[in-house]
Amino acid sequence: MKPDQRSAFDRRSWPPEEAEEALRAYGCRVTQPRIAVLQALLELGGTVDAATLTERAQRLVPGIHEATVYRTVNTLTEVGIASHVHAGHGPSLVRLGGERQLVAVCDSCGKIEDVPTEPIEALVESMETTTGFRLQPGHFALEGMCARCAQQS
Amino acid sequence: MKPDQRSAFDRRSWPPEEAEEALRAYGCRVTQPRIAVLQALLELGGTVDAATLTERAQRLVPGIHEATVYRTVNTLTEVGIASHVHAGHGPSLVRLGGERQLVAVCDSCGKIEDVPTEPIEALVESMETTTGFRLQPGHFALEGMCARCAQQS
DNA sequence: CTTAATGCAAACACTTTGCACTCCC
DNA sequence: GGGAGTGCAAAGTGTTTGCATTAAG
Repeated sequence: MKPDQRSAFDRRSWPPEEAEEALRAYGCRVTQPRIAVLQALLELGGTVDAATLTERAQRLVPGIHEATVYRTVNTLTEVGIASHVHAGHGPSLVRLGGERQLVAVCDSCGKIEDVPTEPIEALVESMETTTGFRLQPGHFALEGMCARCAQQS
Repeated sequence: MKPDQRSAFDRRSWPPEEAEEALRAYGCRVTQPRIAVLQALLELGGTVDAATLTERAQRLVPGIHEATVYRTVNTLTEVGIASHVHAGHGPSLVRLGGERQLVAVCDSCGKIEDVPTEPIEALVESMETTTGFRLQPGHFALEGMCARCAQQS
């Protein structure tokens, strides 16, 4: 699988037809399991872990195997249809669209939230100028306590 | 093991005697393996993964087992002598001192850098006021490309 | 001498991989 | 029909746990 051209990486909406087109343009085959994973991602509509995604995809294509979901997610990521986020301890997360989105995971209850990206821009710039480190903000999850859990403590 | 009182959580320097004192104050025994892990952390002097730490500790106490290192790290964290950081894909990291320190991991070469904490404060406040999410900045690693790798690409 | 802490091995959670079979193009 | 993609099982990481034994206090 070789890169073809950068797909519109920051789209959140990937109508199945366009996603399939993107796969083909990348030289990939459009298979039942891949369609199922795409559809599952659309239905779930957010940032999810592999287990959740597998469960959902299996409703659509019963036989689909966990390993296939992992492989599919990697493929979709390469093609630029999806991206994955490393969340602290737990499993990593997947979502439709690119890496511009920011995710926050609650250490206490595990809740996954999409959060606005603007506030981190200053940090990105600051780190780039002071240390030369080029932060990829969408590639890792922010951790802490969600509003609800923070209130309880 | 019950909390006694909050140890000076943000110290980086933990002379062995003081660390042992802190352990005792917490109701923990001061054992050879624990001394070895503490000493190894001191010698390594930064933010390290369990494998590195184990290897180093084994030089001091040859028989020391990996599982013991994990348990010791957890104990030291509870006591407030050490803290751990979740780094994206790889293993989690440990260091002497508290969670106020920020760590950046290069996705490309794996380099672990301590970075200044001030720039993230604005993000913490911004997230707290806009979404209620209380970020714990020292608890996860920032990811991206280190200066060297960023230059090469 | 009491019981926390260790060593060991086994289990654990998450992810990847080798291989034979399938089914997309 | 040829090869990318799949299912399956097995291995690979990183970390935790149960249990008999050791050693700190």
